[in-house]
Amino acid sequence: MNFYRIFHDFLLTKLKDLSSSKGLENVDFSKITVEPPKDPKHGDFSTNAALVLSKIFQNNPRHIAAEIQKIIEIHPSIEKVEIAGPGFVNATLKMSFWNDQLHTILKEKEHYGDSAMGHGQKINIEYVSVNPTGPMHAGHGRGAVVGDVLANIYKKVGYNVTREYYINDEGGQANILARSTYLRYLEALGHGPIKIPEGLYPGSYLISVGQALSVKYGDKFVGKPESDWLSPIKKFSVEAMMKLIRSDLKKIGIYHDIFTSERKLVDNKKVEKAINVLEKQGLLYEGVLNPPKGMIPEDWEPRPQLLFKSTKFGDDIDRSLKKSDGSWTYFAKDIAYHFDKYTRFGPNLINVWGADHGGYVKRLQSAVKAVTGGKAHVDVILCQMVNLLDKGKPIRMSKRSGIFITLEDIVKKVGKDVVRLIMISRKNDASLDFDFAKVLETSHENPVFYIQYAHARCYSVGRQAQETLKEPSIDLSQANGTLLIDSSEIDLIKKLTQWPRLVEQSAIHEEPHRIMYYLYELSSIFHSLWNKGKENTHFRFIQENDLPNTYARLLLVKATKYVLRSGLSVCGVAAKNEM
RNA sequence: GAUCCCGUAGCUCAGUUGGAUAGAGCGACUGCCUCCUAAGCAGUAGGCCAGAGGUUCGAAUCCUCUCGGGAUCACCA
Repeated sequence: MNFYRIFHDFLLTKLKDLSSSKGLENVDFSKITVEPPKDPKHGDFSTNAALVLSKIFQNNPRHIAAEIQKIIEIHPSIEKVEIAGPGFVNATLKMSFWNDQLHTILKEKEHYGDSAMGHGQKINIEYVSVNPTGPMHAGHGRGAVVGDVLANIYKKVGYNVTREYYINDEGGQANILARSTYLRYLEALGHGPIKIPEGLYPGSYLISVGQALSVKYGDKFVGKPESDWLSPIKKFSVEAMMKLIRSDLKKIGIYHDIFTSERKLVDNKKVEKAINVLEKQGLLYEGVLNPPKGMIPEDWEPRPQLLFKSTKFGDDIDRSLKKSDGSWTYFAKDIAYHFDKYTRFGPNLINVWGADHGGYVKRLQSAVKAVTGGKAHVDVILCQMVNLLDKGKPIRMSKRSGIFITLEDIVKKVGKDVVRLIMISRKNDASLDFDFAKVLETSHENPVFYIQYAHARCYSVGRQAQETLKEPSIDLSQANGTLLIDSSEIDLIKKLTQWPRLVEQSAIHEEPHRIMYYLYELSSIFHSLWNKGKENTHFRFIQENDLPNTYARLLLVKATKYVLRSGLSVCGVAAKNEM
């Protein structure tokens, strides 16, 4: 449990009692926080209660702070309480409290940091959703990992998470795929050599699909009009591509709960259903859009079309729902898809997209607002580009030159763990450099190595202790953590106990990168402590002639190991016992 | 022309939904292995938080504008 909540709840209970005893009801305590102070020297937690209440009561904050100080001092875990600055109340906790926390970690193991914050609410996270037209590349990989880690985080803080993939198997791109595969099919039957024209997919990964088609259908479709073969070949090709993508995903440890087909959505008339909901609200009309200022597309032609009044819900212009050929636009189908997700999962929807879809966010959010009567909100997490580098030099990729690095190539080269951790090593809205040379370095410049090394060292201490103490399994349940009095040990304890709060914050802000930074910092504190034992034997974890201290330190090391494991498992990265 | 994102040490980046003296790593310089993995650690130096206004007890953080970099811009997905 996030320990700040213990004191937050305690403070609020006391404040409510106090205010009702003075005949004050409905006082707004919602702005009161109990948080770590920015500078740890100021104490273990800090509350702004006096500053918040001084506004409400029009009273001197220092005066109120003195009252708060009295309240907090009552709590048995409190060492001391001080008033600072404009009216912050800072508290320091007793060593016995930290000892209890260490034993909590020991009991909860990798589950330390689990939380009930989500109250089992349903939440749907849609990520990857790559067009089934080819293998995944680095950028897709980033969205995939960010979505997956985010899902892990939500699960850890008590949400009922569904991981979903939306298959774009009905639309122009799927048709292009089918036409491309058709040519490979002809090629497989000896009608070659085939030149893939501009606009179709030239990738060699379609050759085997063409061969499979030739085996399945023989020459049935040779020389036949497109209307004969488009549908079956499209279905076959999409399935083949999805198999390819699933295999890519498997290689980085990603498994979705649900794959939703766009085609089925259309076949089941869900688009009409969703559009009707908008129609009934009078949000549709026939109109002509103006071309964007400053850049008029070459083939622009003003045409009357079915439009949705998305401007009413915050969008910049109204949006088209039907193409010139009368079929639904991607947007129309997407409205149906999100309406469908809402009916299946309720209001908590998250999409993880590439930043190149940024211009699409407003229209989707306005549509979701409209079609669910304002009940649902879709959070869109945009991931910026991934720049592939080698020793600092960009790797130029172009389909024409044939240099095209797939996600599979990357995983083959550096491994799943490296891919996963590096992909969350930046905020999603900043672009990310992925340098093959750097991510394989075995130095503290490489967070993957550095964090796993810390875990390996924890494991190594445990192994060493068993040998030295000649105890095959060491029972730490009676270990006395209050013996850990050195500042470097205490720093580590305090970092460990930050973990539950950090997971919650990562969920609230939807920022997986915080997990990685935390693990890096935790590792750094541990490495530092380790090295202290190198410089001064007094600080070594195992002291043969001082068992109580040894047990206390083993408790600390084991707790560190569990928190590292807990964090790495959220990231989907293996915790190594040896490097 | 419009929308969205970014701008923090020489370089790459953190900065806890507005808090106290802005932090890491790299690079540079100085140290630490007879000792649980030196694949590590300790220390020194380095800042007008792009700029200008505003909001308030208080701003790197929120608002407006300007400058610089990126992405996107009817019917594609």
